[in-house]
Amino acid sequence: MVRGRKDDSAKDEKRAMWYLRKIPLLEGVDQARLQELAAAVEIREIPRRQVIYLPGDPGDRVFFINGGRVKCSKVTRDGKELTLAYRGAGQLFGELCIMDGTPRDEMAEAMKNAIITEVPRELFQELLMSDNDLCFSFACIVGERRRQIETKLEHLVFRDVQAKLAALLLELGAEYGVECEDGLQIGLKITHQEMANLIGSTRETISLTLAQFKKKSLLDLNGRTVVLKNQEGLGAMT
Amino acid sequence: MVRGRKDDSAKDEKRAMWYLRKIPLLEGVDQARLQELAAAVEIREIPRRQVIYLPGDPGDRVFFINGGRVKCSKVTRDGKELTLAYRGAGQLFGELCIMDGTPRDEMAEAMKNAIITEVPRELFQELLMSDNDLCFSFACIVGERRRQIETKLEHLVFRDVQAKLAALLLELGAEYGVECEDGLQIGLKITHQEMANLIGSTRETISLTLAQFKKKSLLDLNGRTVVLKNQEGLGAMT
DNA sequence: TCAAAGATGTCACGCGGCTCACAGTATTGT
DNA sequence: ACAATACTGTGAGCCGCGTGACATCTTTGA
Repeated sequence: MVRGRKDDSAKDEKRAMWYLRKIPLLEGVDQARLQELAAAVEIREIPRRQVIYLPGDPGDRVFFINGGRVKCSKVTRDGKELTLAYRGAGQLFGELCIMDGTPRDEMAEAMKNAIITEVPRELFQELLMSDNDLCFSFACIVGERRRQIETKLEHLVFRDVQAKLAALLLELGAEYGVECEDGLQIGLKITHQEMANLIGSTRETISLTLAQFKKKSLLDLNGRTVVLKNQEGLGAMT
Repeated sequence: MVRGRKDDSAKDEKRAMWYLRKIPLLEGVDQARLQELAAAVEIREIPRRQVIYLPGDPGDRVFFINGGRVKCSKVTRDGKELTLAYRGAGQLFGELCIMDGTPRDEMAEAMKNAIITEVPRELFQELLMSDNDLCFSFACIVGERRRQIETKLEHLVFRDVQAKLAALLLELGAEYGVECEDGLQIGLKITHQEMANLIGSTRETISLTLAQFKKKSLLDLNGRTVVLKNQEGLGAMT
């Protein structure tokens, strides 16, 4: 038994090391420190749709994504959802607990099967305090995300649904788009409901607005995938 | 002439030192480094209502507030405004330029006569890179503000005007409130338009909603100041 | 393979709150 | 002290979009 556990943890540590090395943020970190980290982290595989944490859960760790995609969103009691961001491989999430370890105030959920590395908050904090470059990079990530949220806030308040959806489609195109003969195809399985959550609207309105866009030849709806045909036109609505 | 300028800059440096020492964030910073900073900063007095920077302005410095109050907000071409936050004495603003020095995407404006210390971006960045504790504190401030923005975003999307205004009043009460016989008086000169900008609504709707609150005895409007009479009641609307 | 669950299309209805408009009141600067 | 400027109160009208309600159509998993 003891042998077994030792072997496992040694193996896990090696695997953890492998994963941590692939996180851009941790690139410059000292090998010895990374080793320490690897010994303390937990690796988890999260199936699609599974919740990773909910509002109120303890903010006692930060997460790195080794594979898959994670959605961070605000949720209300009655099931309404506002998506803050998607996070992909190499990125981190749940990082705001670093400041004080207060409970989560958002939800994190796997969008597809995901592999994540959980780092205890205190350990990550120590790491930040011991590596000035890392700490600065961390601050930059937090700041960059804040800027994105501020932009989102502006859009939500000032723009109508058409403008918000057009902007979203262009964003998704830039992030997940693949060129094809008719234009830029959004290579991301995304439902109307998800789009609605991203721009603070409703499923029905998204259906309608997408149909309007199609009528104006701004895009095509081949079954369940969106192809942007006229990005200038969409940009003009923004 | 030269004597004059020398004297001035020596005096300014001393004044800058005096001001910088009063900034909580800089408390733990090494004296020598602070001295360096003091030599390079610029102190400015900004009259009420004057704009400090606009979207598109270079993001080449960060600002510390030594006195007065500064409003940071998103603005549109046609004059609509969404206030992100008020910043007071001892706080910093314009700090997101640290990451990359890209142009501002918000407006900063003095709400009352203000004294601010301007620190060149590069210098502040060097300071952060040379002081790990400071860098961590800085990250925490950026993160804390991000959390506030995320909460604001949630409110803007999910809540109606009544709920948002009630929440705002409680917030203002907590921040600027002074106890008086009838309840908690908001000790901050604020117009209906400003409230509207804070919660993404309009002046007219604020007038109306405040009147409704008054009718329900949730608050009193003594001329131009708001007194919260029933904070539980207001909290219940949130 | 087939039922159950999930996603989309569409439409009628209603309402919260924004717009516009104007009158009255308070502040401010000189 | 008194214009000039800024702020508040109120109401009518309108409209974007959320709500609710179904009828397909697609995907999924046992």
